[in-house]
Amino acid sequence: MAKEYNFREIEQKWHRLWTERQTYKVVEDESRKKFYVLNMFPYPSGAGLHVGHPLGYIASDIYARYKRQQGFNVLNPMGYDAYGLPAEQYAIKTGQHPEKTTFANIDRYREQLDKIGFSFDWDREVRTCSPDYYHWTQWAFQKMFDSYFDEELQKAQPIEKLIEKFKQEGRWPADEQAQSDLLMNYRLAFLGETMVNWCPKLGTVLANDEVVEGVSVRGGFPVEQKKMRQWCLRVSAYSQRLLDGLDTIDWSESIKETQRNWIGRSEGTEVEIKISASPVPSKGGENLPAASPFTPPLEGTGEASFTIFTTRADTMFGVTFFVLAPESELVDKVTTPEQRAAVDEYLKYVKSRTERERMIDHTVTGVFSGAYGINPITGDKCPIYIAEYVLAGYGTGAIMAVPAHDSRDYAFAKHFGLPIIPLVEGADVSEESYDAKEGIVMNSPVSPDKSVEYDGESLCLNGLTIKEAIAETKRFVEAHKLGRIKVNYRLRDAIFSRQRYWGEPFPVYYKHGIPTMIPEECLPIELPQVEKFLPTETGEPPLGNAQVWAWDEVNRKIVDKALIDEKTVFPIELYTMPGFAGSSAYYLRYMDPHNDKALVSPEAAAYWQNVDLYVGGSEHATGHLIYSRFWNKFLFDLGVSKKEEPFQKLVNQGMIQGRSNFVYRIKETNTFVSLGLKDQYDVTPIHVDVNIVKNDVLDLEAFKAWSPEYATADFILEDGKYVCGWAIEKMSKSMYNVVNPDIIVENYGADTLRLYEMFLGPVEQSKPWDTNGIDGCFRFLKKFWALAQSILNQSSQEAPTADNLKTLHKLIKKVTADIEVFSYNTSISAFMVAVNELSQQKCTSRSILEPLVILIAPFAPHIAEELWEALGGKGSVCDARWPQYEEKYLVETSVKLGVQFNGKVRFDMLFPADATPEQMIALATSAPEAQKYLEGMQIVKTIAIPKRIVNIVLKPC
RNA sequence: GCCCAGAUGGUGGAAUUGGUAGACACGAGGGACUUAAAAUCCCUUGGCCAGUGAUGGCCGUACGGGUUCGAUUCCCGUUCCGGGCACCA
Repeated sequence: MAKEYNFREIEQKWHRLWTERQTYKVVEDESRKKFYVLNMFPYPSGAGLHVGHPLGYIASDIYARYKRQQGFNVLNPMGYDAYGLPAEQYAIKTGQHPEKTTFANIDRYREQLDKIGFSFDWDREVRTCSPDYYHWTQWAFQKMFDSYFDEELQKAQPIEKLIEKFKQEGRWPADEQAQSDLLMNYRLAFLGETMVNWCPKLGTVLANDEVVEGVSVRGGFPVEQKKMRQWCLRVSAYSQRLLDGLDTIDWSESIKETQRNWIGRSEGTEVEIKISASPVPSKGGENLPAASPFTPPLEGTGEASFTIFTTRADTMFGVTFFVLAPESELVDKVTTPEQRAAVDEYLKYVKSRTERERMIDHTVTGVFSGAYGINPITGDKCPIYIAEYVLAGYGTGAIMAVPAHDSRDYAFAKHFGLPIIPLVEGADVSEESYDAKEGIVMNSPVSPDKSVEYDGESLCLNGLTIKEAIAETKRFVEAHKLGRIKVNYRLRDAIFSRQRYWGEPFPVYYKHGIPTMIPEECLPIELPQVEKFLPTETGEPPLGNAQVWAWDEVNRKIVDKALIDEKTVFPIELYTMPGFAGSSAYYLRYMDPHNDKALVSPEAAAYWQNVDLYVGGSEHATGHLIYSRFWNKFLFDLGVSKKEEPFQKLVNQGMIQGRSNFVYRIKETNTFVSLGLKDQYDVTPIHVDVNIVKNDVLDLEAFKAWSPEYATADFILEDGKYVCGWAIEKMSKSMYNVVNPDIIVENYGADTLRLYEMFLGPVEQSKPWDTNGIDGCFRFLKKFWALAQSILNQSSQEAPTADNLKTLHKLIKKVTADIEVFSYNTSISAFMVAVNELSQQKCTSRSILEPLVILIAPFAPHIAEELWEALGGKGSVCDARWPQYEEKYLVETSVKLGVQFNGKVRFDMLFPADATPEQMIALATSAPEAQKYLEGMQIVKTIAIPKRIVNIVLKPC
C-alpha cells in the first residue's frame, strides 16, 4: 500500500535532521568555486512575516540550492537589520525597550523562517544591533573620517597625505581648531553645518531618500529645512564612480536608470560674470529696470564677479537677465542700497515658505538686486534678480536666464516684462519657450558687433545645430578663459546622524570642542542603557540621558588605555548613526562573521569576493543600494573589499499584493447583499477578512462570529451563496487581506508554499496573492509523491522506456534553462507536465525517479530529501549532482509541421526529422492535400523554416 | 514636464525572441465514484457564426497605421496603468 503524502511528518523530520547534520554549514574551500547568494536582510518588524516577505528568500534559496547541486560552494546567509527608526517606533508604540522588542521580533522571524526550509547557514547570522557587529560599522566610520577623496586618483586616501600636502603648500595652520576646520572640508565622514531635513515629529534629521514630497517616508510627517551641525558622508565624491560602476553590473535597466537619475550627472559650462553698476540696454532691453547709482561692493576687491552654471552654453546670446538663489552668499554683496529694503523683504518671504510649499507652488516670485551682470560673449549688461526658483544647492546657485529656451526663465521674463530673444530657427516663442535641444541656431550673434572679440576671435554659432553650438561655445569659453567645463551631480552628501536612541553610537568625543575619534582599541563603543529613549521635538539626543555612559564609562575606557589625561573629562557624541549605517557592509561581514580582529579577514574576502546574486526590493534603489555601493567603494579603496561593486547581479522581486474581499452592507441596515445583486441597493462596501472567505464565497457563520457588530447580520444571497467582491490592494492589516505563511505551511506544507509563491508569476513582477490557487501546487506534489511511491513499490525494476527518457530529458533541459533566468513559474509548469506524462506512461523506473528528485530539490527540498532517502541516495539531496540532459533522447524521428499556403496553415504533415528545406518543399507540394491549393496557381516563393513550418506563396497563373 | 517599464481569456500567467496565440494553474460548467462529504479521476472552457454530428468558417494579444509570405514579438503614432526624477538651469 502506497504511503500518503504526509508533509507535516516529512518537513518536521528534515528540519530536525538538517540541524543535526549541519547540512547548510558553509566553510571556505579553495578547491571549489564559490557562489555568493544574498537577500536583503529584513527589519524584524512587530507584525511578523506575511506571505509576501519570503518571496525573495524562496527565489534565492532555489538558486542557491541549484548552484550547490551544480558543485559550487554556496554562501547563502541571513541576518537582521535591527537598528533604526522602524524598530524604535515599534518599541515606542508598544511601550517597551527597543532591545526587548527587537529580540522578540527576531525570534518570531526566525521561527517563521525555519518553517519554510531555507538553506541558510545560521552560524553566520549577523545582527546590526549587536556590539561585535557594529564594532565594524564604527570602525568604517572612523576610517572615513581619516580619509579624503583624491580627485586625481579618484579614490580615497589617508588624510595624512593631505596634511602633508597642505604643509608643503604652506597652508597648514598652527591652531588645532583651524586644522580641524580645514580637514573637515575633505574628510569622507565629516561634521558639516548644512541644511538638513528636520522632522520634528520624528525628532530627527533624515537623509534625502527618507523624504518624499516634503514628508517623511516613515510616518508621513512634515519635514522642514533647518541648518544643523551634523555628521555627513561625502557620498558625492564618488558620484562618477557610482555612475560608471552601473555599466559593469548586471542589474535591471530600470533600477540603473533610477540610480542615474539620483546621481544626476549633468555636463555643463561655468561662466564668469562680471558685475557692473549701470546697465547698457541690450537689444530689445528697453524694459530694463532703471539704472541705480551705486558702487558695486565687490569692485576693487578683485571679486567683482560671480559664476553661473549652464548646460546650454549655446544660448549665451539669448541671455536677458541673471538670477541668484535667495540663499546665495552673493545676494548680500550684489544688492544696492536702493534695493536693500525690497530684497530684505523678499528674503523674509522666502524664509517663511516651507520646502513643501516651494515644491508645490510654482508662482513666479523674485526681486531685482540693483546690480547688472556683463555677458562676456555679447558684452551686454543684464539685470541680476533674486528668485526662489533658483536653488542654492545645485550648480553655483546662480544662473543665466534664457527665457526663449527655458520655460522657467520664460515665466519669469513674462512676469517681469523682460526681453525674450529667440535663438532657434523656426521656434515660436510668443506663447511658450522652446526647450527642446533640437534645431538650427540663429541670432547668435544678431550682428557681428554683438559678439565680443577675444584674442582676435569672436564667437558665431549661426547655422550650427544646438549640439554643435554647445560644443563650440564650450571650446570658446575654455580657450579664452571665460569659464570652464564643469560636471555637476545632483547626488548630495548623506546626512549621517540621527537624534535617536536605537542606533550605533558614534565613536567620537569632543576634545576641547574638536571632534576626535575614540581610539580604535576602545571599539566598540556600546550603546548605553537608558531609561528615557524617546526622541524630543527639539532635537535633544536621547543619549544625553545616559549620564553614566557619557561621562564615565567611555572616558574610563580611554583612560585605561592611558590615552588621555585622567583628570580631563570629555563630552561624547550623543547622536547615533542612521539605519543605513549597519546595512551598508553587512554582506562583507557574512564572509567572516566571528572575526574580532577585522571586519573581514583578507583570506575570506579574497575567497568570497562579492555577492554574485543579490535579491531584494526595488524600493531601496536610491537608499541602501547607493549607500552600500558607496561604502563598498570606500572599503575597496582601503583594500578591505576585493571588488569595486558589491552586488554583481541584482534581482528585484516584486511585491506580493493582497487580494481583499468585500461584503456589501445596505446603508443604514445590518443586511448584506451578495455581489451580483448589490447594484439594486444603496450599499457600502466593507473589507472582510479573507480568511473567512473561500473562492469569494463568504462563510456566513464565521462572518457573524468575526465581530459582535455582525452577529445579527442578515444576508441577501444569490444561488444560496453570499458572493464577495474583491480588489487588489497592498497587503495590510487594515484591509484584512494579510495571509500568514504559518497557516499555509500548516495546511499545505512548506514545499507547497514554496512552489506556489514561485508559480504565481515571474519573480520580478508584483502580483496578488490568492490562496485559492494553491490547490494546484498541492495536487502536483501529491501526484509527484504518488508517482514516486508507485515506482518505489515496484518489486522488479524495468529499464526506462524511450518515452520516459524523452519526458525526463525535456524536463532537465527546460528546468535548467529556466532556473538560470529565474523563470521559476515556467519550470514548475514543466514539472507538472512531466509528472502527468510519466504517470500516464506508467513509468516504473527508478533511474527516472532519481534525477526527478534532484531536479525538484531546490523547489521542494523536504519531499526531495524524503524520496532521496527512500531511493537510498547518499547524504543530502542538496549535494546530489544536477543532471545533464542528453540531446539524443530528444531527437525526433519525424516532425509534424504545418504546411501553409499564402501564409495560412492548411494542413499538417509529417516529415523526416533530417529533411532539408528543399526536400520539405518538394514533399509538401507533392502531397495529395496540396493539390487543391495548387490548382490554377503558380508558386511564387517557398519558405521552409526547419522545425517550424513550410510556407508556399501562390498567385493565380 | 523628462526618463524607464508595461498592456495577452472570468483570474494568475505561457509562447523556443518573427513561425499553428492562450502552455501550466485557478475559477466555472458537465460527468464518474460515494448513503453523503472530503479526496480522486474524466470531459468542456477566448469570442462569434454555421451544422443533428464529426467538423468547418470568421474575428481575436489596449487602439490606429506600417514592414513582412507570416507580427503578441520589429517600426511609427495614440490611449491607459505602473515606477523613477523634477523650478537641477
